[in-house]
Amino acid sequence: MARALSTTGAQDAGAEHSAAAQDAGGALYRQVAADLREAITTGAYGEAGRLPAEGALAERYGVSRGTVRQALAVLRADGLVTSRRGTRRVVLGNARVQSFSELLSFTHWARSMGEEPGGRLESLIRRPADAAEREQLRLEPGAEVYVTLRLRTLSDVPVMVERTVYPAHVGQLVAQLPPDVVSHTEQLREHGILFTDADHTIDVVTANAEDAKLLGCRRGAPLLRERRRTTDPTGRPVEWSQDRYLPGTVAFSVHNSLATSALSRHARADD
Amino acid sequence: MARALSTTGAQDAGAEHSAAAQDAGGALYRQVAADLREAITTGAYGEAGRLPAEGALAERYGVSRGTVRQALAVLRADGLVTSRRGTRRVVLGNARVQSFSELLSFTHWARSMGEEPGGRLESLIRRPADAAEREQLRLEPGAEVYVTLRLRTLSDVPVMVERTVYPAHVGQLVAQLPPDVVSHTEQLREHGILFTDADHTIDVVTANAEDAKLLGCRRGAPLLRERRRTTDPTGRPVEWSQDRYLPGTVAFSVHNSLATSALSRHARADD
DNA sequence: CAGATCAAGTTGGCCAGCCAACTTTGCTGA
DNA sequence: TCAGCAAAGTTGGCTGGCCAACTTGATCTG
Repeated sequence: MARALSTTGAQDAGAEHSAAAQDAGGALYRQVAADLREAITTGAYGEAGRLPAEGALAERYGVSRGTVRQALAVLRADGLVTSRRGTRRVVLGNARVQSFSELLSFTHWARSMGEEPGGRLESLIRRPADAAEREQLRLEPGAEVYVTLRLRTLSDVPVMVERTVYPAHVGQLVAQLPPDVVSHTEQLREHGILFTDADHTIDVVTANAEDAKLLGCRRGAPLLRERRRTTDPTGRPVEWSQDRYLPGTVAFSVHNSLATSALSRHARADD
Repeated sequence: MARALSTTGAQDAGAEHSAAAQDAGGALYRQVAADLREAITTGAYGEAGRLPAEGALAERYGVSRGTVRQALAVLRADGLVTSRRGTRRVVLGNARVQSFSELLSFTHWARSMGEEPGGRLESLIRRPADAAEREQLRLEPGAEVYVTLRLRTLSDVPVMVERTVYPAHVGQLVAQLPPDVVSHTEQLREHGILFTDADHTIDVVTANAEDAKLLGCRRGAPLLRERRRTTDPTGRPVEWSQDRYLPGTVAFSVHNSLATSALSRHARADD
């Protein structure tokens, strides 16, 4: 992000925070968003400080007001700033949140915390999909799926049991991976399988015999469960996964607002 | 949403679904979004069907392409459709999701499911805020808070224990409410306290003696915990709440994508 | 027949401008 | 002194236009 200006007075706080955000994305609005995010998280505008006006930012970055608004929409969606008519935007929090890849990939998440992720493939089988799996992965009757069971560790400590169902075209690739490969997600990306959208459901379940054995907990012990269905850019489901975490190892965090939201609370009818 | 047109061929699927979406919001793009959402959730475009082109929608609704794009951005954020350059948008799922108010207000959520929400105020005290509370609610040292403890029920069955901390200016209002009022949120809105942004963290905890007594479970039994900090339009915190649900009564659901996301997974350092 | 090429269709991105709605501030006048 | 009002500042919303990047399907070519 190239831009240089006066830097006089509190108004101009975020004037030189282009360090970490040089090539945050090809699109201008992403670069602006990254630069502003950097400024906000480093506290350049203060705890509940006010951002410069859209027009001022447009001039500073040498872009149109529309582009600035696009950038600010990103920050608003992430819960970094408020936004209401008539007054400047206000800094809400200094959250981090890279988020999408962190949520999708255990490996990516672990590394972003500086932990050492591990994974041991317990089993991988191929079999016809049952009704629920066909529903989730949008498969034809008789279609086959690949089912993996993996124990995930942080610094060699068991943390999570992962049961994933892949449709055939993805499962074929997974089956060819070495059993000790840490990140399936990254390997699949290399082979052209992209993850772009995911639906998550979070609740509590009790450990079954298999969970207990792998995680080293009692049978019946509570586990935090995350179920996830992931789709590629074309909208085709590529993964249906159920992760069970030992309590105390993770928490899920989400921001929502009247402006943008995609979170909801369900009754537990389904299973 | 007023618009009437040809209705010939599959292309024109969503041509007459203006029923539930007439006055979805003053803004045009919200009306368009509501109309399209209605069409999608009723299956007018099929399971993985393709939406009409932006230009076609613009003509159909009599608005500019920019407005249509704004509407589609809403649907994309909700995970209803994909969106990539070069090809029509594809229907992802037929999820419901009104979401924000449902997540914020137990009462609103319960009613949207057709259940009868109840609430019993167990205690309400006023005391100086501790360090954590000052941090969360951004209060000055020495500031006072109001703390409520409520047992929440669905059709008279205990479901959740809610512990909420309010800053003084909100707590004063809460303290004046009758102890049997069901929805604090709605009452506060009447008094001009608006909830617009919220940060949620979801994990598992074990029931303490108080939880066990109120919910009728064993001490040490697992509970699904949601912690929530809510702010008003100006960015001022108005509520910090900790809800503990009996397992099997709720699940939290979230959509995220490379395009828009606000969800992340944390290590459990804090408490 | 398979592969490469091309053209049309579609979304992403950016710009410039305009007005409405709302907030804040400062001034005016009782 | 205080209430009311006016003006300036700011974001929300919408339009119209332009080009680039990408996808898809048809066509051409070896």
